[in-house]
Amino acid sequence: MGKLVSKITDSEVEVIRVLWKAGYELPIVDIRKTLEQTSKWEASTIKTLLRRLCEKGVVLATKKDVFYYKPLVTETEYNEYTTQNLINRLYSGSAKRLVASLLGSNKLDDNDIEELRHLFKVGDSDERNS
Amino acid sequence: MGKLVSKITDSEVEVIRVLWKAGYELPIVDIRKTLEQTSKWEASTIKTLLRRLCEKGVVLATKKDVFYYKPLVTETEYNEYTTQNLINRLYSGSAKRLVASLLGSNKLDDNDIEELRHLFKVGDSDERNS
DNA sequence: ATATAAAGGTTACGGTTGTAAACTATAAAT
DNA sequence: ATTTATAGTTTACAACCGTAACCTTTATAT
Repeated sequence: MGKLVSKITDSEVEVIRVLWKAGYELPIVDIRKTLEQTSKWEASTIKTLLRRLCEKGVVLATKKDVFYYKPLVTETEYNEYTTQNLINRLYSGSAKRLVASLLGSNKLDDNDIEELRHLFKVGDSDERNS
Repeated sequence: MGKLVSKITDSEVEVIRVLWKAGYELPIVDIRKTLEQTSKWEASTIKTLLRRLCEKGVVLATKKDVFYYKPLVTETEYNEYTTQNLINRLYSGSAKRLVASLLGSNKLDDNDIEELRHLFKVGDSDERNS
């Protein structure tokens, strides 16, 4: 994946997101139906975006009577890649700094913090010493 | 700020970053000297990027013998805005989810977690009860 | 005085992105 | 049979981005 993921544009993400949500490959008609509830795109626009996603190697079109489209990158992969990218660009590659910044700007309220504290314990190999 | 911040492109950020680091307004010669150590841009490229930053309203050029360039958006504002943007797009607007995801993908090691735990206590109005 | 360099302004140019029309082939509906 | 709708393919086109040249004016060095 690597570089490729980063090149998915905003419009393209909206399209591949439909595929991610579905969880299985979809024909264009389903993609259209889903998108027409959240966007005002013409059918041709959706077709263009799907084509570009395929060209970028992040979606695969398989012909069976009609084409079925399947993502080759998972939503998690995309999210983690994009997030890491932000961390590198804005926080010198340090996820810790990002979290510290979220605290500093009050993006995490007391409830969030309480819940995260628990999460911090769960994954911590050192938990029995605390 | 708002929308404007989001429109700063990658190349433009490299330029405004010089201004942020300096902490005071700079003439183009200083910007050039700084950038020529980290980029291979021609002087004209830097001029174009500065012009676009001014057009976007995030940098102000003040004439005094020669132009001095000053950022109208702070680095922190830019970082927070960009981060919030990512949180909205990928984590349904929940900073907590972002942090949880960082934990899940092991972007935070034991040391990070230990330090963050302390930070979590400091800002917590509930600290005396723990 | 003259060449050199830099500042400021204008223009350029290929690539990407957002958005879509146009055309062709085919299937479905009347 | 003819209209209608959809899939698939090709082409378009303006805005934006990365990168830069070119031109004019002015200051500096020789």
